[in-house]
Amino acid sequence: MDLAWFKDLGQLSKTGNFSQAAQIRNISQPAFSRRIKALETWVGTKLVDRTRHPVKLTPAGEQMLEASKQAFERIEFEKKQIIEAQSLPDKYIVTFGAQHSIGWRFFPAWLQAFEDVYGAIISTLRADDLANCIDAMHKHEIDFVIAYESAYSRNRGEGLAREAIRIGTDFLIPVCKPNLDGTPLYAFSSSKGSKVPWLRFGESAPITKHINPLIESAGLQEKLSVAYENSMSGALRIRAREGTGVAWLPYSLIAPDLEAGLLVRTGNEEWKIDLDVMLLRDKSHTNTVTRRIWAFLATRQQIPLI
Amino acid sequence: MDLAWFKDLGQLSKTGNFSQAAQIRNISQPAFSRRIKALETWVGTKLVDRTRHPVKLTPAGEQMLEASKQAFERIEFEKKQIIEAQSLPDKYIVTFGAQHSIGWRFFPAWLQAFEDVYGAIISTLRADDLANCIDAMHKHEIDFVIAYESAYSRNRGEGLAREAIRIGTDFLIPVCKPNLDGTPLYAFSSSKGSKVPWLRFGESAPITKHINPLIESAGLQEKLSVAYENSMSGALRIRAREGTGVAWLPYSLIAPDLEAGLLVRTGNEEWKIDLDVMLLRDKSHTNTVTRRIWAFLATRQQIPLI
DNA sequence: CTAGCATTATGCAAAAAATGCATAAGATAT
DNA sequence: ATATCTTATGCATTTTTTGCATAATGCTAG
Repeated sequence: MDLAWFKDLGQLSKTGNFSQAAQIRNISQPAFSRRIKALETWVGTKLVDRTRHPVKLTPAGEQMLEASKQAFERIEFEKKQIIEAQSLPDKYIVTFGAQHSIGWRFFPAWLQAFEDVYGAIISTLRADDLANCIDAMHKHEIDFVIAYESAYSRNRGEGLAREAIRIGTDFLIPVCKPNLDGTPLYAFSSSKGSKVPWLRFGESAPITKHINPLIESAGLQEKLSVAYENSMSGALRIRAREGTGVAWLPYSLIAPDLEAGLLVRTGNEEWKIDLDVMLLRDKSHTNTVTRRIWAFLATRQQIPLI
Repeated sequence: MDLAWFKDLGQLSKTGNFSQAAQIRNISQPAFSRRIKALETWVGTKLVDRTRHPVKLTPAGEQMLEASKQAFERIEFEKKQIIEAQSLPDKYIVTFGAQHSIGWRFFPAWLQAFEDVYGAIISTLRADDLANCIDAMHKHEIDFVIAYESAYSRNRGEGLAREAIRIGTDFLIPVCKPNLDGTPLYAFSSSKGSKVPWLRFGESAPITKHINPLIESAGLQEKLSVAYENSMSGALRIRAREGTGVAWLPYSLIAPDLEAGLLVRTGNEEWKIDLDVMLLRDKSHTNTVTRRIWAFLATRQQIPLI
């Protein structure tokens, strides 16, 4: 069965004349005749009354024509819907995955900045472990993962179809409560035997992977004693402000506290850990919307955050 | 466009394998590949995700397949009617009018069930807007109109010679994709600030008239954010199965998905919208055939659908 | 990471189908 | 009845589709 057959029938119904209908349909009259015949054979009945001029559709012909119009309308409608959905991708929900720490602070600000220059998108955020996020990405449950990277720990996939671009930077610095004169409550220089209390991220916290290498390479184990442990940066921040100890915290998180004098930087200038905020995607799972976003971000390198 | 293309697509969807599907369709694998490609070119989109084995239809592919099934069912139905009418000449042709959504889904099944108990009738279906259908009925162009009714929206005429009997029931329930443990992906209970993505019927869709009153009376606007909008229930169903959000869909449409665990009910038990499928007639326009049908249906109240 | 297996895509010649031309057959009107 | 218009048919040609062989690609197990 061929759509063309029904288009022919429709034209024939309009013109009432094989030759003219054939001309309009851009085929020869014999070919046109044969197509109508093919349709009649397929349906199993005469659809055209040729005994009269101009020829007229039989009741059966009228019914089939009507039905075919409805049927192909249905298909055409769906076709249009699909094409529209593709050209108006704004309806697609882009799913981001991120560790709690990023999702909590970086993501909202970044999304705001991104939408300001790119335009609004419909998005949701799934906050979870980094490992879970990446897993979900490879299961195609989420489109992008936002993760920290440092010189010590890269998230690049091992042969997996994973790509990354940097969408922001941050750094971890050791901070603590200031004395009244603004000097750090815990200055490493003054430590002979006594160790400095350390507010540490839990072993399970992803950020630990970035901090531990520094602690080891700088031999800081000798100078620190764990005073508190929590995997949420917010909790460490509160303890640091209270003066419980020293914590390596993301600058983006504590910038307000530094300005307000609630926290000060301590320790050595070199004990700073540069972090890149990376957007990861699974190359094998893209669509118009996510490709556009990716291309946009890849060409801009970085969007300044407010 | 060729019917064979869609049959191929349907087979491919079933087997998930080009070679096997080709074999079943009695054609070589290269030819099969090219036919699928031809269909994709015609629609203008990739319809099959070949990156995975077994291959799967893309959402667009699913949508097109669904539409094609409905469309060709319509044509086959008409074909059958015509052949039957030929063997029983001079019979009155009963004309039904229905909205597209009913015409595509409910009507064929209902007519089948009706004919099983009543005996074969010769009929045609005119699919159109509800308003147009009713208009046509009062113009005596069609004998019966089939329409949805809910507590929120009755089609009873205002002083017009219009009667109605219920010939079926259905209900709309909110559904979404299940988690691995079978719980709803989007459970309203867990939402404090975050809104649940809503797959909504377009404003123009007739079914919206039944859903909107519930949304308003239950204050659901606060809990829902529109994630996708389409006037075809099939499109919403696909999105729901993908996990894009929550949709209110007719039970008759999604019963198979619920059984297969592709969708689960979510939200409150009370957020269910009962629909009656009503047969309407114009009292001033009857004849022997239509009066008999009416009397038959009126005394039976309801014919169970398969 | 690679070899081996399975699946899909492509080049090309052969087969099938549709088309156009010329013309026959049929219908209409004067 | 015949001139004229319209549709159907035979046949060579063109276009399309198909199958075969094979290349490219994807998946899996060692």
